[in-house]
Amino acid sequence: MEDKQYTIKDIAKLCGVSAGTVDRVMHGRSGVSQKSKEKVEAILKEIDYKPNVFAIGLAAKKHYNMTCLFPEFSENDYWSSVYEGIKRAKEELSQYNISINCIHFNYEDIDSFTSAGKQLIEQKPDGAMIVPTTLYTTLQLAEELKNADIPFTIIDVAVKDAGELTYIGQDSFRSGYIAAKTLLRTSSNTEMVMFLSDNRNGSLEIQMSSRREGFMEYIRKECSNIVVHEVKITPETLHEKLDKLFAEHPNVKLGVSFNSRIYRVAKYLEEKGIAFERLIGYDLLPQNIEYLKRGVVNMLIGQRPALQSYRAIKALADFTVFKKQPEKIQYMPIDLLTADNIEYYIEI
Amino acid sequence: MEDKQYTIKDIAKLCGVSAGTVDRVMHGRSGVSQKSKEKVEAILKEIDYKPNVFAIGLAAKKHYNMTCLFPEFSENDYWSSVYEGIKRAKEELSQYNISINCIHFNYEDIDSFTSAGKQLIEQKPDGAMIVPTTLYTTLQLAEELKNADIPFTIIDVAVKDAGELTYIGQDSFRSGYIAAKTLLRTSSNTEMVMFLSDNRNGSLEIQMSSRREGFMEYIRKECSNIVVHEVKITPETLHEKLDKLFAEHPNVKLGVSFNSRIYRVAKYLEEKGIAFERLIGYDLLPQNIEYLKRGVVNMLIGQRPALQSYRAIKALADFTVFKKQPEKIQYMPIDLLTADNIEYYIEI
DNA sequence: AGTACTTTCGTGTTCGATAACGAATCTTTT
DNA sequence: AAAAGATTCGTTATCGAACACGAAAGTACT
Repeated sequence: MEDKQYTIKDIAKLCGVSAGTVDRVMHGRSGVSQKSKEKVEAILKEIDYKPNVFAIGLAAKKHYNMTCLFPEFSENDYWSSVYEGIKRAKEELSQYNISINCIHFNYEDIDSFTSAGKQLIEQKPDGAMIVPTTLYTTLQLAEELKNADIPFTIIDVAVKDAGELTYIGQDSFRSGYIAAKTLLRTSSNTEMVMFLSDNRNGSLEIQMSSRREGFMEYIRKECSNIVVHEVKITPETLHEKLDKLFAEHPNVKLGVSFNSRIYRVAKYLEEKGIAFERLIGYDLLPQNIEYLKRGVVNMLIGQRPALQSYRAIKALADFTVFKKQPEKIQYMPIDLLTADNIEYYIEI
Repeated sequence: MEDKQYTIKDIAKLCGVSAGTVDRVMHGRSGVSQKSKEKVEAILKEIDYKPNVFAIGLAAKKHYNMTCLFPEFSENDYWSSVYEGIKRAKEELSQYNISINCIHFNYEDIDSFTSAGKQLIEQKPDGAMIVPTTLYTTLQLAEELKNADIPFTIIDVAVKDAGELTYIGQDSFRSGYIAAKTLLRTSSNTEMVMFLSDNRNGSLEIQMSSRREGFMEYIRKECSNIVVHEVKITPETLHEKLDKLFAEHPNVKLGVSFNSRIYRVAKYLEEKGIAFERLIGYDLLPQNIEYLKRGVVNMLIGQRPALQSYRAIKALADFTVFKKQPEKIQYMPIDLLTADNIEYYIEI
């Protein structure tokens, strides 16, 4: 039961060597004979040795530094929530000699991501949290991080095999599937519209497309007869494109957006007096919540951005400071918010 | 900016005394002259001294022990979720020389709570997590804990002014209000039924009654014309009481239960072929979820039992080991689960 | 002034992991 | 076989807080 807390000296005694040698073995440092090494490793495997974190922390007079790479933000947008989580982690970790700083990039401009990435590498932090953009540039940065031996966590958008310490975010495919289910399950409509963002450089593509794939999967499986109109919009082209859409298809009453800017569509619909049967979007921006409460938007899918960044930094700290291996993937819940429960929603 | 991490020696130097004296002042130990004390206190106030947690942890060779007092449980009931949270905290905190053990009591039997409380006090733990029963007995135990100088957190049910370190749980009144809103808002029915538990000793009363108060508050404000039938049931009397209810009021189509055993009512309704317009209950027991998916229950209100106990123990550890003052109240979100989103719900 | 006693406070050791230092042992070279 | 060099590994100081120990300073009383 009471598995004794072994110290390094206990182990040394068990092995018939000194504490220094045990330490060398544990850290893979050189200067240990094969024989000693094997003996120590055998004992280490046998007992479940958990080093005293306090002693480690005290001995390592080191000051750790984590850097967060994520899009520049303004008040109340999605990325400001991410920043909230960072602030919380910062406060909590300052006592462990961990400081956190941020580098921002412009989500619309891949070059800014690349140069922000360079800046990140130059800082040589002890850990990094990054929000991906396109697959290629993200993998490129990931490669550089690995070369520089900087552990990193990815949040928000899953990137396959980037060598990250952990991914923290939603299962985008699944959330798209749920969006479709909620939108289409009990509706008799035969057409719907997908509001897509019209990015020149396609930087958001990974996440948006896997949400869309999940969405289409449901359609393929459950209601393959539905007609999907895709409209690519930017803030500038929104009016024109939607005017055209409703001129051509006046009966569309179902809509979904895979980005966080459903409020722009909602604004248009409200202004034009167009009532949708159902309209679903992502993320709990205050503007989105406003339209949800007013009934223009029917459902918002939340993905806990603040929790994501908080967890990401905690995972980095666990790994670098406390030598714990975090879970490879930490999926966030897929929160479904409606006018009913939005008031009582708390992101923890 | 870079506010230097002061050590006790830095402070000693600043004050012109030794580290020992500074330590004595900080811990309020005796043996310090008024003059020295004032000087040290002045400096301490001036700089924002945060002692090194690692050094504290290392120096304190103490082994901490927390005790959790909560109802005995069987597989898949509400309290088993509470236990899950405890297990998680246990794992996480074992490295800090914190061990956790549990004492259970029978929720139906107040005497067992009292004797479990005595046992708890005898153990003299460094912290305790308790689930209240009746107001009187809970306050009694709280008093004893205070006398024994054992910090404690209360979960699940708020108890006013018990002297707890922190309360972690839902705002029951509010959740009752939401239940009413969801049940009654868009319904044209004029009568409904409240399924109440028929406890001899009334041990659950605090929570259930504040949920009910919140529920009635909504009725008073928004639909005072509705007729509420109250039925007090136990597993034994359920059939008889409900038979009687539906004989007298065949048109009841709305129902709410404030405890976690809505599945018993659902089972009855399904067997009798009675279809409710809406049926709302509490807690995500597997049985409840089953009836939610089948459409017999329309909504379940989740209160994150595992997160509650996890947080409660973490708060105790923060306080006793890391000398941090936790928030006095930590409200849990009021999760609203329906057939739509139950599948994607994750309790974090 | 000297003894007895209390108050005040500095010093030294402890906690466990870490890594620099240098001693001891083993290997290679001339 | 001796010297030089390389490998292996034990010893020790360090990190910052805590607290016991006992030294120094202060007070009281004969």
